Amino acid sequence: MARRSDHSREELEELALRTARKIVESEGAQTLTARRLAGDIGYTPGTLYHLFGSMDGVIYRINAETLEKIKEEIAPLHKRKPAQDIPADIHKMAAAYINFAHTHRELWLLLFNTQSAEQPPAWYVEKIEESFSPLEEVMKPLYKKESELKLAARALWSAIHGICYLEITQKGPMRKSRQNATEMAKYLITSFLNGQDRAKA
Amino acid sequence: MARRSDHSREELEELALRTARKIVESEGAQTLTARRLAGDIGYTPGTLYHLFGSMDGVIYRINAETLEKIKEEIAPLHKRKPAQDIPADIHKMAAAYINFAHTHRELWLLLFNTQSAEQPPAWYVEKIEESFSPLEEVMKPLYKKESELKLAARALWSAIHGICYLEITQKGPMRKSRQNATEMAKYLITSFLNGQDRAKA
DNA sequence: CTCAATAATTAAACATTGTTCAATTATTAG
DNA sequence: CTAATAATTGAACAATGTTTAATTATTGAG
Repeated sequence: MARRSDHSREELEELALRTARKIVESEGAQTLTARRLAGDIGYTPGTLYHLFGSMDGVIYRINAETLEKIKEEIAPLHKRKPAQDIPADIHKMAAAYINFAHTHRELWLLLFNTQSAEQPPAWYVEKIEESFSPLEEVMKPLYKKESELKLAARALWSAIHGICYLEITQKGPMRKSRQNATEMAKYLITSFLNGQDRAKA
Repeated sequence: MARRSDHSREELEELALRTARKIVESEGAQTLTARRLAGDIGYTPGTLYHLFGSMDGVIYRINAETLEKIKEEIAPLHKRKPAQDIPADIHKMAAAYINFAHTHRELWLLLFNTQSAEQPPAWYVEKIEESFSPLEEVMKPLYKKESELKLAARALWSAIHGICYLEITQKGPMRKSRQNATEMAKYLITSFLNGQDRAKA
């Protein structure tokens, strides 16, 4: 029997999540099972249920970390100085997002390509909202009305995400290299921003 | 024992697929299991494996039908006469797509929100490609180069899909009514097309 | 018509899965 | 030291997709 004094509850949770992330990264989401994860940390499935309530609970925690990582990669691409090249920043963010999806393919798939029986907990929905904020921040100077900013930022980000998703899952009509998603995003963003300017002029 | 002479192989496949579709539509993808489907058509799981090879095989067949339906709803929205209002047609198509996703929610989720162990068969990949063709058709007059047409059409369609996907799965930052996805798509398309015109001028 | 060959269908079994829970073991408090 | 408490386990459940040998139905040849 694993001794409780080996780790505090927090340490044990961290150990479990770290190990779970490793399993997903190296062997894909399918291999993340209760018995496998429990075995890898030297405990039994019951302990995971004690800590996380369910396997979906584990997955939501991993996904929250992934959302955090994505945000961390994207947020710093916007230098706060005024008079910046906003389109350039947006292009950078989109490229970074697509790049993240490719370099952390399995984690990204766990985030967007799995279905859970449980409703997402409130703190998780919050995390999702936050992950969209960097783009909104960058685009802020382009809009007078808060409502239009929100609409524009979310539409654009969803669009970039859609391009990325269909490429990675192969559920869309693009079977070639990663060049395509980045290229498509670039094209979309350029046209979109052009159109925005024009509507304002 | 179900008697083979009750249906020809084709009839039996059709019966199975029709029943499977009904199960998904009314109770969601989770309830489409081998035993359930077999029971509903008066056979046993083994027969399904005889017909479709695997449960993924069944799902690919249903999804192919769904892709067909989507195409049928979208394709006729483009009247072939010249001097048409192309942007209007694109808006109609996007709205129809999002509407389909809502009115056939479960089938649409089966198509885009499930993960299969098997690689999609060639005929299925073909179906995916085809489903994108109507938009490409409409946008054709806007581009001289075939390559740019393909890039633009796929980027735009993926974008619309992304907006739709994040709304329906609630994996993006939109928790309100269906109005949002349609509204976002409208906004995106308008800006995108504006930007395209401008780049050409 | 008979009966062997063939094809479809079934029943039962397997290996996995997530999950629950009473029993067991370790830790803490008094 | 002992009683209360908390963590951990092991075993069990129900359900899943899938395989396969045995069974049943159909067909075709003599």
